[in-house]
Amino acid sequence: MFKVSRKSEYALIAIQHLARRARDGVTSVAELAQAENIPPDILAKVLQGLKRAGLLTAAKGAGGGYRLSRPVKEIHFLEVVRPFEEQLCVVSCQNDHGGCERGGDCTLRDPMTVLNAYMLRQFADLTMDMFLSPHKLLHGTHMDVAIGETSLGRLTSTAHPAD
Amino acid sequence: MFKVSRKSEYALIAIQHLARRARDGVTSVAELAQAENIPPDILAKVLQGLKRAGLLTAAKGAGGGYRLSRPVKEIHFLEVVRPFEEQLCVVSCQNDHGGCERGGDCTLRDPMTVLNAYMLRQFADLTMDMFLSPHKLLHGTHMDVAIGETSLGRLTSTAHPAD
DNA sequence: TGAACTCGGACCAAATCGGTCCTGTTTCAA
DNA sequence: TTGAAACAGGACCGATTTGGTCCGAGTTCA
Ligand code: SF4
Ligand code: SF4
Repeated sequence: MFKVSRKSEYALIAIQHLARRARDGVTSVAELAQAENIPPDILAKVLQGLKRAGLLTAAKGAGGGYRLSRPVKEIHFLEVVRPFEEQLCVVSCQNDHGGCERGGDCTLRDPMTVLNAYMLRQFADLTMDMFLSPHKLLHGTHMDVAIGETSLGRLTSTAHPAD
Repeated sequence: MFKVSRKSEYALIAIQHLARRARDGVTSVAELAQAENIPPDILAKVLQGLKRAGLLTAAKGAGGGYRLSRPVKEIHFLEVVRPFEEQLCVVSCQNDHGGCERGGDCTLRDPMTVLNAYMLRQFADLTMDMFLSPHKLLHGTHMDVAIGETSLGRLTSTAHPAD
């Protein structure tokens, strides 16, 4: 239920790649596609999308290519993914355009609204530098405790690292 | 990217409905379909799936129908949804069967594994009684702090409520 | 017996998705 | 000046998934 689209994966990989090569130059689509083993045509679309989102800067002409327009630490996960995920919501009715035919009498709507807000908040804090080293992803956020413990309820009493 | 399927929504609604009518009797598909305005045929499939998952008990024959086989507080969100979501993972490679062609050299795999584990943990604690009153969903779990604060990073230093 | 149920496979149309192709347009460099 | 290199983006296509329908078979109670 929460699988990201293939384009989103390509986008994340591309950001990773460009972040690692923090050289002053730019990287072309063909170059990046070959290095990461991604179909060039579709990667072109993905990079276009990222550029439109303001994450990349394009240099046309010979010797051109793409470049991160921001330090990787300031690029958020949701920004990278959003251009390729038409709806970032748990249920259709959360989306702006239209929604669902069953309007107010849906008993699922309110709980789902809460869930939706919760999930977006979880992802809002993720920055792409965490994806360069899973270590950061684990310990740079609250995820360490979330994964390590059986329940977040214990988090409140985690202050003491007794045995 | 994390929208649940329509069948899952029907399943959640059905559980809600059956939980509210905690009468000793059973509810037939037709009855439930009409009450909740769901296509009867597809609702039948959904209830079958829930029964196979052990959440419902079926009574065949005239006057038959479905009944919750457990108190609603002991039914978890993931249990309800799982029969209708083929993959509960962020990326294909997390799934058991097959996965992705790009094996170990994918720089996205490790971070995604962490994300996946994190998300599953978040949902693991949700029980269906929370869906009956959004109030519970907000305050019965850690979601209150998650939604209320600007970042969960503050959670670790929340022990002292000093301004 | 027969009506009211559950059970479950077969089937279908629409939407989505991943991917390809093909035609501009811009820019730099020989 | 010329042309190759690169981005820009629309059109298209096949495979998969999804939501939904239909129908026949078993089961139980009145
Ligand atoms: S109104 Fe109810 S059925 Fe419709 S999309 Fe929202 S939660 Fe789902
Ligand atoms: S291996 Fe990489 S590209 Fe393949 S599904 Fe996993 S994260 Fe995505």
